[in-house]
This record gives sequence, structure tokens and C-alpha cells, in this order.
Amino acid sequence: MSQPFDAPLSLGIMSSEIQPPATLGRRPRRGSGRVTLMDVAKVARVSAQTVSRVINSPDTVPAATVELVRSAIAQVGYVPNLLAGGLASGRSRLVAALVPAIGGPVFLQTIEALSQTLGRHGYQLMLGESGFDDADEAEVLQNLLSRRPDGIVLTRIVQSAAARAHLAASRVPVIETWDQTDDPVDMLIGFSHADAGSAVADYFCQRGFSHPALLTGDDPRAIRRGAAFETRLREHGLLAAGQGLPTVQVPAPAPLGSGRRGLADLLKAYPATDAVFCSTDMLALGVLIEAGERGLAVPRQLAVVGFGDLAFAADTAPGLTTVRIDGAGIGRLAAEWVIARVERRQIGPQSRDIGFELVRRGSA
Amino acid sequence: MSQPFDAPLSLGIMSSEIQPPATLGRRPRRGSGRVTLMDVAKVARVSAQTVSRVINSPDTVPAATVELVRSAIAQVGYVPNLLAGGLASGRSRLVAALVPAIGGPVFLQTIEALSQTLGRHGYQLMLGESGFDDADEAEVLQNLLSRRPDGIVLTRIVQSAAARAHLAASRVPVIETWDQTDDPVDMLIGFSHADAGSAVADYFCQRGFSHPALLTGDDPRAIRRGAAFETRLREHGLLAAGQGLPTVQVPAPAPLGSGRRGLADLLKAYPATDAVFCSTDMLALGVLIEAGERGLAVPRQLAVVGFGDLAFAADTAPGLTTVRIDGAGIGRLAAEWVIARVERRQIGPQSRDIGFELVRRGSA
DNA sequence: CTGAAAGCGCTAACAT
DNA sequence: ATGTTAGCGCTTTCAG
Repeated sequence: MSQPFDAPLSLGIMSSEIQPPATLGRRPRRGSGRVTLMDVAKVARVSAQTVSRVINSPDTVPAATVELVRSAIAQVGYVPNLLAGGLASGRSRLVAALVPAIGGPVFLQTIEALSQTLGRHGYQLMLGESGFDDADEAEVLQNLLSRRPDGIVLTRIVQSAAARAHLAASRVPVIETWDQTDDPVDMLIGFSHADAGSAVADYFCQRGFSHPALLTGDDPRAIRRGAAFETRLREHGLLAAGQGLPTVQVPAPAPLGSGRRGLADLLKAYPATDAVFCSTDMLALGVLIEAGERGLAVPRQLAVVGFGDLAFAADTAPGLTTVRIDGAGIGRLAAEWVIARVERRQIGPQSRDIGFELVRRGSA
Repeated sequence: MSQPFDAPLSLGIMSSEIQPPATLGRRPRRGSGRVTLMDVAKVARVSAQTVSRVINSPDTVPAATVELVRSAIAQVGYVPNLLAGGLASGRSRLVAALVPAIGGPVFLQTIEALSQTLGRHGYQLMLGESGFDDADEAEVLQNLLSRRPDGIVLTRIVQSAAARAHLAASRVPVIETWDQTDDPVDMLIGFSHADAGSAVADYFCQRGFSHPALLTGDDPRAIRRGAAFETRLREHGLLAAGQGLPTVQVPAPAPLGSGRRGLADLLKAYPATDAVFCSTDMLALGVLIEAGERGLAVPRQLAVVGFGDLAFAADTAPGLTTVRIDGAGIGRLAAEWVIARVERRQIGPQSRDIGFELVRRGSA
């Protein structure tokens, strides 16, 4: 296994290459000095083609040749250059993913599952950050596209016309995720944020809470959940005609501290509040902690519902009732769809609603 | 901005190209059908080289030409192919990062800062996952290296000889981070885990706790912190001669729930425990929650110290005393060092101890 | 089953 | 300031 990879190559044969046709006494261009496919070919005394075949489709080469070439590869310490391979074949084996913020815990499971599934098939993930606003969406996309990815996975619906145009022009398989739309650029894997908001409203109604409130981050999808939540509450008669939904809005990657301060603000403005829908589990955990500090009993005096069902949600005290999204499932499926497209296998269903699930635990 | 990128190209000049030298009546090879540098050159009536210069070093081209070429680029909807560019120039503008697990919150800030700093300089981050054990380290590295990154950032010290050999042979700038060693592969940005463990022991001693314990994940660095913690406690006389440190060890991406169950296990085995050093903040948060459930007053009856100073640490109740690591700083610096190397600017210091800081809050 | 040639789209090195 | 040529390292295409 641990060959001395930096050993001088001492190729098995002399460089009996035909000299370049001496067009004119001109221009060199030394290579990178690294081991190439040709070096392997020389040692194995086969053509570059055969080496390429051993690497990319060993089934088409007799076992003996495969063995011969493999040992030559090990001997010279060859590492394929996928930049060159990608250029020649038109398949980079690179998949781009665009997330609002790497730091946010929400898409982490999707990214992780995506990366792992891709890796298992020989593809590599390339991560790009778009920020929460749509501003540089098109620009970041261009950067990603210039790498000629074999597919691009977005954790949002593409907004700007420019970005949509770039994507369409690139002819790269595109998967929009974590949302629904009637007009996807290409493929779609997600769920309805509006339905999720409505479901929480239904639950609050069913459990008999009379003074619901909303604590939300200011990103567009959280706001859509909140809007649907409010609408449904109104339908249930939990909101009087002229009355707005008690709401506190905090900046987007909503951390625990925003949950604590958010609850404080909420209770100051609306002391009667007896149930809060938080746009992320982190926010909800902050609310749980702040409630504890204030001696408010959860869920008796204050019910709390989160969103995401992050790893910690089951272990808070009390356990967090929350909307579970199968983030890992999204990532896995996205990887499979991209690969299926690239390898010209079935196109498969172009769109999937993976739904959500209201997980009932102690907090509501 | 939003040009019709898929418009037919209708190039400004006829294809008055010299026909290929007709070696023999042979072989075509249709291109990808996409817009290339040549298409832009034809429209702008300049050479490919000039277009390349406008893109890569506009300063060396007169403003008028830049303008001309830029409008041609917009007109035909050209997106550079960095696979080809990277192959030709030997600079991929790709930087690889290897993390144990994407999902873990610990390295997130490093990855985020790395990605952002790289992006600002036109580099793209490529993420690879190594897992917590050293098993496939060499293999994952090979995959990453086959993309010919301009640099590779590791959130650990490279262990296996095979991996070290691959890295050395590749001649790629390597930055090992989040640790210290006397024998780095190349560059190093980190801190001493042993010193961090000792510092917590000193703090417990200074605050007069008499029955310290350790709750740790099973990853190697957490274990090293724990070992130094124990050693220093012993030096302080807080551990009797034959007495081992009360310890509970949990599987590596230590989640909140492990903190709760870990404390329960600890108190069952060592009821006298009055101070716990947790190997991650998540674990510590779990301990805080479990202590709350048990009616244990923190820090009076139980002191808690975490590690990482994650975003939530300041807002727990009470605030979490923890060891702060400047993860974002590591990422930023790593990006700068890689870029400096690639652009042959100063090599800069090859190694940096960024230290750590014990942040005192309410929990201890 | 194996090999030779051509060329993927770009940039480095020279030439003007 | 701009153009010409060769070639980065690989895979496709076609021939044997």
C-alpha cells in the first residue's frame, strides 16, 4: 500500500519516443512534472488507451491486462487527472450544491447525504454559498457553472430570471430542493412550506390553545410558513377579524439567543401568549430555555413547536414537538437523480413532494 | 444582464478557417455544443488569447478592447470552462478541504470562513469527508487529489504514512489545522489540545472543585484533551494516587442526548461529582439540561465546562463556560496561506499556534 | 481486444 | 498590444 510515491520514476524502457516533428526550432512547455497516463502505459508496455480502459471500464479488458496495468499504476504512483479527463469526456464527475449558508444547521443533513451518496458513485461535491438574499445568486451560479459540474443541486427555488437563464443555457441537470413550485427549472424535490405552517395551526387548534404566536427568522420560506400558519389560525377562528398574529421576527440564521430574546419580546407585547410556533428548532430551544428561566411550565403554560427536527430535538426538556423534514432523504435522492441523468439511465420522476411530519413530543 | 443566452450565435464572420490538413479521410469529434472562447473571439474579431487576457488579466489590455470583448462575452453568453483553463495553466482554482463529518458543528465555522475567503479570490471549495477513523483517509485524499486542487486543507493531522506520501508526492500546498504537531506535512494552523485540557484542570482547581469528571466523545483529540486534563488534575492533587478520573465516553459526533445520558451515567457511578469537563459544547448543553431536570444547581452543585464556544454557548442558562477556538480564524488564515502559495507571493510563516481562550460564563 | 490519431477548450511561450 | 502555435492529460473515434 505505502509505496514510495516520490521515488524517481526510472521507467522500464528508454524514452524511445519519436522526436516531435521539429516544426521549427521553437517553444517548449514542460509538463507539470507529474506522473501521467503515458508513464503508466510505458511501464506496462501498453497504450495509453488500455490504461484508460483499465481505470474507467475494467470489464472491457482481460483480467491479466488489468492486473499488469494496475501494478504499473501502483509502481509509478499514478493519480489520474480528472481535470483532463473531464475536459476530454465532457463529464466532470463534479456536482455543485448551492446553500444559503454553510453554517446553518438546516441543510446540513442534505449536504452530508448528498456528499456521501455522490462519493459512493465517484462524484465529488462542490459547495457554493448564495447568502439568504437573491442578490448574487446569478453570479455564484456562474462561478459554479464554469466548473462544468455534471449536475447542480439548489436548496431553494431559483428566483432571478438571470439565474434561470444561465441554468437553462448550461443544460446541466438542475435539482431545486426544500420547496415546491409549479414551475421548476428542471427537477424538484421538496415539500410545501405553506402546508407545514397550516399543519401547525391545525395542531394548536386541536390542542385547544387560544393565544398562538409566531417567532420566525426573516428568510422567505420561514415567512411563508408563518403566513400560512396565520391564515389557517384565522380560519379556525383563533384570530379575530382585525387582529394580526402576534409575531416576532429575527434575522435569518436564527440562533438560540434569538429564541430567548424573541420569547421575551413576545411575552412583553403579548402576555397572553400560550403557544409559539418557531421557524427553526434552534429558536425553539431558545424559547424552551427562556421559558425555564421564567418559570413558565412547558407545555402547560406555554406550548412550543419547532421546525426541522434537528438531532437535538428529541432530547430537549421537554422533548421538542416539531415539523420533521427528511433532509438526508432529499440529499440522497438528489444525488441519485443527478447520477441517473448523467449516466443516461432512466430520467425518473422529475418532481417529488417528500412531505413533512409533525412529530409530537412533550413541548406541545 | 438577462441576455437570451440560448440565442443562436450567428457569428459575425463566416467560418473562413483553414480546413484541417486532411491527414486522412477520418474522425470528427463534435464539441460539447457550448459557447467557447473561440466563439467570443470571432464575434469580437480578436484572437482567443486576447479574450483570455480580458478574462484573466484585464489590466494588460486596453480599456477599449476590454469593453469590446466584454460585450461579445455578454452577447454570446459565454461561461469560461475552468476545467480546460485549469488543465492548460496547471492551476485549478479549486481548494479541497477534508473534514471528519460535514454534519458536525465543530468545523463548520472553519469551513464557512474558508469557503468565503476562497470565493472572494475566485477559488472554489471542494469538500471531502474522511470519517472519524483514519481508515479511508488515503483513499479520500486520492480522490480529492485527482481533481488537482491548488491546495488542501485538513481539519486534522494526517496520520497514515500512505496519506502523507500521497500528499508529499502531489506537491500541493497542504494545511493541517485544529491541532499541533512537531512534524507537519507542510503548513500548520492550530492549537494544543493538551494545553486546553490542562487549562480546564487549572480552572477547576482554582475554583475549588474537588470531584471533577470527564464526559468525552471518542475522537482522538477529545481524548487527548481529557488525558491532559487528568494529568494536570493529578498534579494538583485533585486525584488520589491509585484513583482514575471519573470518565464517561460517548461516540464521536457527540450530540445533546449523549450529554444528558452521559451525566446520568456519571452521577450514577460517581455521585460526588461536582464539576464536568465536556468535550463539546453540545455535550455540555445536554449536561446543563439534564442537571436542570434533576434539580441540580449549576454551578453551585455542578460546574460545567464545554469546548468550542459554539454560537449558542453564550445563551444557555446559565451561560456556558467553555474553551473558545477561533474556528473562523483558522479557515480565513488557511485560505490566505493557500492563495499566497499558489500566487507565489510570500510563503509566510509555515506554522501558527492560534491558541485558545477559556471563556468564563455562569456554568463554572 | 488493443492501438493510433484527433481534439476537448484553454493558456504559456514566443513572435510581432 | 495582440497574435500564433503547441500542448496540458485525457477520452473519443475509428481501424485493425
